[in-house]
Amino acid sequence: MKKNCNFIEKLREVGLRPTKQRVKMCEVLYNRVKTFHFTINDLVKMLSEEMNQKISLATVYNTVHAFEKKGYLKEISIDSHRSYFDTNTSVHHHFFDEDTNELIDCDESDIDKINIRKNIIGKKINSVEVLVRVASDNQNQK
Amino acid sequence: MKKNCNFIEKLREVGLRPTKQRVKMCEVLYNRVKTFHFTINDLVKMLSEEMNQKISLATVYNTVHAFEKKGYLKEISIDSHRSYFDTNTSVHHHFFDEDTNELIDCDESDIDKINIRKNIIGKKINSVEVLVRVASDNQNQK
DNA sequence: CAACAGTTTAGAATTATTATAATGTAGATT
DNA sequence: AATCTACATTATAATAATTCTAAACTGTTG
Repeated sequence: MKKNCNFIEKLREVGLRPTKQRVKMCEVLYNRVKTFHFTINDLVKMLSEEMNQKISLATVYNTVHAFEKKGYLKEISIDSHRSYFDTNTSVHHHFFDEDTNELIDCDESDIDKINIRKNIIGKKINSVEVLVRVASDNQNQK
Repeated sequence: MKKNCNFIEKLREVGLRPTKQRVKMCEVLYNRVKTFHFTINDLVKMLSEEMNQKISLATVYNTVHAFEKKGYLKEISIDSHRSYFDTNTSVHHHFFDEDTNELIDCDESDIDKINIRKNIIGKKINSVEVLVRVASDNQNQK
């Protein structure tokens, strides 16, 4: 359970100071078996539950953005009201359950390789990501 | 140029009253050869330039959302800061140019059919959309 | 362990969006 | 065409989300 040394090193590696807030956030986000998705709101709740002292909202924003910039987190935007962060930072696809607002990772095998025929001159492709929106079968449409 | 009658009818068809603001918005959005993408901000600017009288911000929001709900517009969310509306409401794919913040529609032929292998029990697929992020070839990465 | 640079913090400021309540207007009714 | 009614528009206020600020604090370096 004391993998904090790893986090301290990891943070150093990307040039972020291992302050106690950042280490705590690493624990909350990465000390788990599976990667997962969260909103800023979710994270604030999780942190304030797990910590004895309170953490400032500004710090959560700053730290999440620092993590994102350094490639520790990836933003997945569903619509203007729903923006998630993903601890799985690889390029990968998602299902979005419109009933439960749940974002679900796809494995490599879930979606065949996407073949892009179009080529925009002078531009290179940075990423190709698919969002599959699903909803309950009975209560038709959204 | 006087296709307004069409707009009035179209609005009536989906149960929206053809008020002058709505008709004006239809003109600005749909009186063009190609479909296009815009933010609320873009639209407010376009409208205030094209109209003699000013239009309330609240009206723009209400009307855009009314159009979206009725299937006249489609929202495309790039990240938490960039949300576009698309006058092309069919399910289709996009390129996003990270240099210019420009959203570009894909034709059917640009991307091969996506094959989804995963099946979520009790859920049906509502849409499958691909976002291809591109950026300048020389100035590497973002 | 002193000094510095980067970090956290609370609260203020900013921005984007939505709600409110008064006024206006489209479309139906006469 | 005058009137009526329900829905729209408007300016403004309210709310929500995010960022800024400046002071206090804390890792890190030497």
